Amino acid sequence: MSQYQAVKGTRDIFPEEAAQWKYVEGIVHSLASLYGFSEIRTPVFEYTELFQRGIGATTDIVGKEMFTFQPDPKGRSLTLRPEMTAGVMRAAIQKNLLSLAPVHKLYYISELFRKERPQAGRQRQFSQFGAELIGVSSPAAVAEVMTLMMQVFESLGLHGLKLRVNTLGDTADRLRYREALQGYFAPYHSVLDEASKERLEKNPLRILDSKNPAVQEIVAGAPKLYDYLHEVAVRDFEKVLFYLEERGIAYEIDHRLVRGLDYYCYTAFEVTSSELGAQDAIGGGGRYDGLARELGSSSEVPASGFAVGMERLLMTMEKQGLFAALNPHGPVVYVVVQSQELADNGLQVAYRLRKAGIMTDIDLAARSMKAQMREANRIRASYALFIGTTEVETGLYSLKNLVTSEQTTLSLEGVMEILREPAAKEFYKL
RNA sequence: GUGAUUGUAGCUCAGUUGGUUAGAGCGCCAGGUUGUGGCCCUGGAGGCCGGGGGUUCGAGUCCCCUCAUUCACCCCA
Repeated sequence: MSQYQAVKGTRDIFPEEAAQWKYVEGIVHSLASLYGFSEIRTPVFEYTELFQRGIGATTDIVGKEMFTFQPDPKGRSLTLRPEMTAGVMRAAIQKNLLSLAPVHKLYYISELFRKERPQAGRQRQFSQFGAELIGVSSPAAVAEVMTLMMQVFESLGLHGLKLRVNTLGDTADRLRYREALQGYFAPYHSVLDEASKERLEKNPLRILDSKNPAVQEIVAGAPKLYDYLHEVAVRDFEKVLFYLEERGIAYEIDHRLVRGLDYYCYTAFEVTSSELGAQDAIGGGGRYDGLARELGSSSEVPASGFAVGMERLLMTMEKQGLFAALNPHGPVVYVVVQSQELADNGLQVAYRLRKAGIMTDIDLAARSMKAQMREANRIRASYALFIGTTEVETGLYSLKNLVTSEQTTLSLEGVMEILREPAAKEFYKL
């Protein structure tokens, strides 16, 4: 038991797992650009007000999950970003991106921080990849970000994911619905749990996805948001569904789907994985036309986007055995010295091989020859190159193929020629 | 923030109603093979039994506190 442990809710990613991350990130980068999105990187912390305004002061994220600190007694309060959208929108407004072009398509893979109690699929530092389509607001735009997200899942080989969609209408729709909801729940006030009562006042829509069975029973008879939508919102939603169907993307309409961040309007969606346990949301998003205004933009900046939890994505992939084919490859050749007197000769040879572009490794711990061979085996080197007194004297080296156990003697130039051959490199990708 | 769970070797875990020098498998190191890996055999290193206090002749084992872990609530990706 070491004295220092990783901070609660954080963890280390070691090489084997890092390879999985690199693989997934690679797919994200290539599909995002396939869809015309460019990468954006924003600061890890922002002024606290940004999140209070952007996400909503009554949300749990802002109310009790932020890592907030004061840089100095006079400084403004700062917060480690708990999500990306507010920061990306802030950057877009600050740079006045929309004056350069009417539409901007941005994506990111970033670390986020939320002060929650850790559990399966939930850490205090976690990462998301996501995309934001800024400048247009249309069913086609929402459908585009949804399609990108679903194609990432598909390309990674994920199966059994469930996409649920809903529409939240516009602000006026929600205001009318909100009143109707409060009216409906008023008689049940004494039956509701504390959390639900609080929601009813601050953010009545959230009561819809309460997990409390007693509350759900009452919710079943509640008025439907869908019935309070104006016609434009209904049309909008139907068009989004049309695009999904046209692209063969399976979905489920869930009128009780309410997202936890205040800035969503019209289409909202969420993807869940049955492999994940309690924290089963792997991704989600929607349209957020009102966010820019909330952040002080002088003009309307309609937008939509999504975010996917990287850890949850990786977890699901692991459960579905999607990393089985991912074979981290070792060096092509491992240089083995007969005795430590020849260590420097070995290092020189290794250097020359590396300069020649051949993946090479060598023991640095003055270990026995047997240990060196074991190491070569452990890291899956395909060849071992022996350096002994004979080799140093004659300049001819013994190269052993560790798979076939064949061994040949040749000059260093000859060795390089063999190791540079595609066949030698290909071996690793098996 | 609330509830439950688990802390014993680098890792995964045994450890009986409290009883003397705390074990296994894997991994690591060395030897068997004085210039050759994987398999096998032999040996070795490695433990404040999470930390503190208490009960007892005696605590890894019982009690209290504390720290950490994990899962769930909550919330969300």
